[in-house]
Amino acid sequence: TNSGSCTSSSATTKDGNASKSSHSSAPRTRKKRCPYSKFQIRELEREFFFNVYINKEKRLQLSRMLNLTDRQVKIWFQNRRMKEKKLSRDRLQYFSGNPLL
Amino acid sequence: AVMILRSRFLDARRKRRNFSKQATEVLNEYFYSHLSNPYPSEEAKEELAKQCGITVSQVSNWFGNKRIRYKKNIGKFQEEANLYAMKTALGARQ
DNA sequence: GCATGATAAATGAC
DNA sequence: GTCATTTATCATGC
Repeated sequence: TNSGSCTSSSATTKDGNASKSSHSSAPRTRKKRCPYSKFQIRELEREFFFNVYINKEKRLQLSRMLNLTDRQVKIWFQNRRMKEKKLSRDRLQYFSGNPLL
Repeated sequence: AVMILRSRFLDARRKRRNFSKQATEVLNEYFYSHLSNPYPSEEAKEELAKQCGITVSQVSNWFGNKRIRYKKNIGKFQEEANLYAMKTALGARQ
């Protein structure tokens, strides 16, 4: 349902030049948050189901398939693990003070 | 039975309900009395959550939203800021 | 129609 | 790696 804006290339303009020299500035514009497509989410979730921790090889493979950067996949898994932890906490709290009506 | 509870849990997470007037009052009092550093500690969050009858996560969400929205439009919150500044000033006088 | 709470990308401290 | 956070986006209330 989502396509066109964030998919494909995009990603950073930090490549190329740089490293050093060109002094100062470099206010490094924070990358704009772009929601992932349903397809991307499905594939990420599928892999997450098998391994909560993804290894480097699968990460590179996934990133190519989904047209995301290696870093984006890594970050996604980090955030996903945090989400899982929060879900566990919320579940516990929700069903705790609950006499299972 | 389990399925019902599970779906009810999922619904409860997605449905949004506004906090009570008193809860918002408490949160705003803390926010505007710590405007220079509106980052409550974990202990402070727990205390606020207790007072407001909400979870610690909800307190974190509220402060996250409040900080960014205040920063983005200070003018819009000026009246509110004055109100709570006045309130805490009066409270400290007694 | 915006206000508001929750969630999803992205960053940075540690 | 975790984890609090920033920021934009989503979903709902009214």
